Amino acid sequence: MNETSNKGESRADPALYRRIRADLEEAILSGKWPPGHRIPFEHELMVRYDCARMTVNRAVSALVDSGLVERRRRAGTFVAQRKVESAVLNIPNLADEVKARGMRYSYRRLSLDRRAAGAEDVKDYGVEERADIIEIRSLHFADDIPLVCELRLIHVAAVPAVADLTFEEASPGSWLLAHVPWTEAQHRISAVTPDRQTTALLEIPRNTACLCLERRTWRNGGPVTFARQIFRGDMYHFAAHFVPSN
Amino acid sequence: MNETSNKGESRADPALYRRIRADLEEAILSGKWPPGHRIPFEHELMVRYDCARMTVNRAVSALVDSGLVERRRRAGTFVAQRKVESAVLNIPNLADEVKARGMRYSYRRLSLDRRAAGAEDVKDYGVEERADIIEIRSLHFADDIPLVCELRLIHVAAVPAVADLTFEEASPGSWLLAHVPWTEAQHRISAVTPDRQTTALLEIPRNTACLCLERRTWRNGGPVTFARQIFRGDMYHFAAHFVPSN
DNA sequence: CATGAATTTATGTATAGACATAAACCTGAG
DNA sequence: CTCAGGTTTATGTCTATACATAAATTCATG
Repeated sequence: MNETSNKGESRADPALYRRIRADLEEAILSGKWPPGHRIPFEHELMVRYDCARMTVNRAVSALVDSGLVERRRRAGTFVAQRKVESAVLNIPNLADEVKARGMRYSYRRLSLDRRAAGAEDVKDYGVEERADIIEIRSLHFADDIPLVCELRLIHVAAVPAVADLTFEEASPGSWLLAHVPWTEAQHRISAVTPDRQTTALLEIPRNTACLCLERRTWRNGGPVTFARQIFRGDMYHFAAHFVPSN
Repeated sequence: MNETSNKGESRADPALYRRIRADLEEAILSGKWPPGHRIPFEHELMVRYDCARMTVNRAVSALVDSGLVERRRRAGTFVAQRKVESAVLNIPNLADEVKARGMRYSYRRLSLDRRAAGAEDVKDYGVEERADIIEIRSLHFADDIPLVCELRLIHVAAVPAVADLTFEEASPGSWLLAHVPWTEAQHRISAVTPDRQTTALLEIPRNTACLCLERRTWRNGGPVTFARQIFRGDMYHFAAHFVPSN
């Protein structure tokens, strides 16, 4: 009756539940089954694929987890409405990013300060009042062209080891990535016209629009670090790729 | 031996496999089990939760799907290494976004053109040479303040129904979202200084840095639409949230 | 005819058992 | 010591069965 039948075959190469899932996914993403459409009952899929309900259920449950379908008891399973579009954005590890483009990466620390967080830090960067913090300003280069100007705050309490580091060779970002896991992160991307000092550092004309990436990370509820990176406007963009569901 | 035991209880309120999954997730995200750590064997979890292997397997399989752990036969299940930081970015559905902030959303179509794609369209927007396209320019408002200036190209071949629409009431974005599923999308976020015409439409000073979101979508390999949205710089940013895995 | 109770049905969860398979481990021949 | 080949083990998949539960439908009753 249909080409997807598994009847009589010894056993499919890929796991059957994967094939069922893929078939359903295909029908949905191709538009054959639009949002709101009721997909076949588990009972019907059992017959079509000649397998047990648990196998069908596993396939459909995976689609539920990925947000492609919704199920209502006694009513059936329905293709989910498209939600707000979601995309996966890769927040760059600068050194890798630059090298991947065949350029030479380098880094220069401008300053390092250890102090207690003041009211301004709380307001501007969301750190905690009076927290013991280290502030690092630095530049990242691609082929010796300044690409990113970075301000970094690190909570010493969250990462005691930073107290002994000068960050003259390794950037705070790469050191933290290798040494401090985070469990939560928030990113904010905006467009800014950098101040005079920043335009000078990046060697760009004043009034050049630049991307600004602010990142806060937490570990087990406690703040770890704040970073503000200003990307040289004419050399950078962020790219995001599709997410079919959710 | 531990507080998570399910022994002797009539039946847990939330599904047991969800609780197992949540427990494992907690241990991983809290840092208790760092990347590379071997989590308990299914056999051990069966004992701990006093359940069948299928139940444990279902929980762990879900973690595999989400990328939090990796499994190796005969060796066990291991917490996955953190990859390059990935974040989930919500590409806004403008109307919803504006309403969610308690503002009134409105929309105005500026122009609509149907023509064959020229060399310039190919270069600037990546559409196909000589393709039959519709070009729409429009503005989106929040409380009557112009928020976004949009340029939209639609391949008529991919969406024949657009030939009959004027887009005077509904924006191309919302109409497409409701009527045309896409299977692939690419987003590009950059910072721009808009041209004179755009600054006039958005009622902002010249030299204001603005976010520019360019989006291309495909359906089964064929291009569907291109959009370039310029966001009023002082009123908008993109926010992205953490992804523990991937 | 309205309304609440009983019934039906599709999904939700769990189980014990079975066999497959990749990879780690062990062992014996050379 | 090395390497081929056998063994063990943890995961990978599937099944048949069971009972729970939410919600749509039907039905009885005032």
